[in-house]
Amino acid sequence: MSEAPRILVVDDDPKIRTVVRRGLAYEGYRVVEAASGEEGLEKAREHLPDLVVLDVMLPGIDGLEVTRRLRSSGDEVAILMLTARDEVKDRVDGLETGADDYLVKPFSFEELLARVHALLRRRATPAGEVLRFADLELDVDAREARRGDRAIELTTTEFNLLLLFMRHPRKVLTRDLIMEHVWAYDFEGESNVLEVYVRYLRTKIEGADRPRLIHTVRGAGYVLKA
Amino acid sequence: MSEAPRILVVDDDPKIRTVVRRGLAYEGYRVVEAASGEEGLEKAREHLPDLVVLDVMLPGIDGLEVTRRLRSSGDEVAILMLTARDEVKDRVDGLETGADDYLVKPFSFEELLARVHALLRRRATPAGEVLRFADLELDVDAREARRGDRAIELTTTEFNLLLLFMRHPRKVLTRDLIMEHVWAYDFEGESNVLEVYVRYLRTKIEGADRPRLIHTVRGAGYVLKA
DNA sequence: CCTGCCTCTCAGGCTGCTCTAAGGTTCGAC
DNA sequence: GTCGAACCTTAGAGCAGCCTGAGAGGCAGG
Repeated sequence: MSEAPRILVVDDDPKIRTVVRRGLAYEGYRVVEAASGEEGLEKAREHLPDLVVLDVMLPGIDGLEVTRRLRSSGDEVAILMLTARDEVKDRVDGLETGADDYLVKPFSFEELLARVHALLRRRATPAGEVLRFADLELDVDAREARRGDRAIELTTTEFNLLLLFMRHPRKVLTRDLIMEHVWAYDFEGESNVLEVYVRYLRTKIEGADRPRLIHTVRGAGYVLKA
Repeated sequence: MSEAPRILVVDDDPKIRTVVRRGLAYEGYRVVEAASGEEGLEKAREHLPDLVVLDVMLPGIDGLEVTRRLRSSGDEVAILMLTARDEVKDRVDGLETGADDYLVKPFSFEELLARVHALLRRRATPAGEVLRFADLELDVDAREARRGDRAIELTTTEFNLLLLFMRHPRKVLTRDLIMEHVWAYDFEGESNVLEVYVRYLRTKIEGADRPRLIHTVRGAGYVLKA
């Protein structure tokens, strides 16, 4: 992603949320908070974070269930699980359920930071990554797309936009979310730059004959699907 | 390479990593560590090491798979595999998968060092090594390029730059990465020396008629491709 | 000291990428 | 059907990023 990584912190303890948020924000990350499993899932959908710091013990939907639901919807976000001391079972369950790492409470902020760094580095761009969807490929190393056997050159912005779609196929991405991720805009003003770039991408990857891949969802956003 | 060789150490045992890192650093190598297969691939991509010291047994993606992925993406980095005692099968698999040498644990640091030296020497100037891409050849011994049947003389900097491109064809190399490898700059300041040398290379290897090989990727870097 | 070569700097030029703007088209509600 | 909102399309201005040519400085060999 073009900007600072986004981290979602899910914990029902406001004290922990505050400490973690402040610390991570100070390190330059963009942080979103949630106090419950439900809220966590919602915020994850809304912001597409790069990493989720997730407490196991939560009222309602617990951390394990959140992990399960994220994974079952195809989300490959990095997950760092927080478990209470000696809850070995949680730890094991967590990793089996799909968490990427765990941290035992109580922890120092430095410990958390070290793991966050490690996970983000690992997740960022797995080496030699080639993303595929239908007959469309995106070679991250070469910054080049391919459809069938036709190579397609992309500009930086086109590449970033397609990368976002390819990382979240079959998911409707709202305009706001896309703007935030690709353009890092917060802004209020109007601009149709997104529509323009969707068109650029479409003309490049959807040759005259090929079926449409980037579909418009009126009133919502766009979605990559067959 | 113009500077001290870069070595990537991939092992999940922190003790081994520390011993190997310290020892190799003391010998003047630049060392990068990784604790898992995923991290290893990521670091390899980020730093383009000259040699990888790679444990077979790793959580997640194991050493054999790491080797396979490196090789399949065209990476010709030297690979020294570490295998547990008597895991003869690993050894065989390792060499078949593309490793260049192996070392059985437990080993003394001197044994490791000897093999590292041997591999790097072999890599540095394998007798008559000639790199090829499209109709371009780079004779490492003679420090000379050829395109078609026309011989091309290169200065040291030109050679180092072209060598980097030839070792990583079809990969977009960022300006920062190139600067680090060819000029060993850390620096913040501006300089267009890279652009100047890309131009020198282009005028030498891309005669009037021949198609372009070193392509500019605006906002990203350069890439060697047909 | 002079000469030739290599490296790097500088300034100005140019390309093509990004974004805006304005008009056109489609969609869905009624 | 009618109308407004949402989205599409096209063209082009502006400018960051890259290219180019000239030359200064340094170093090695004669």
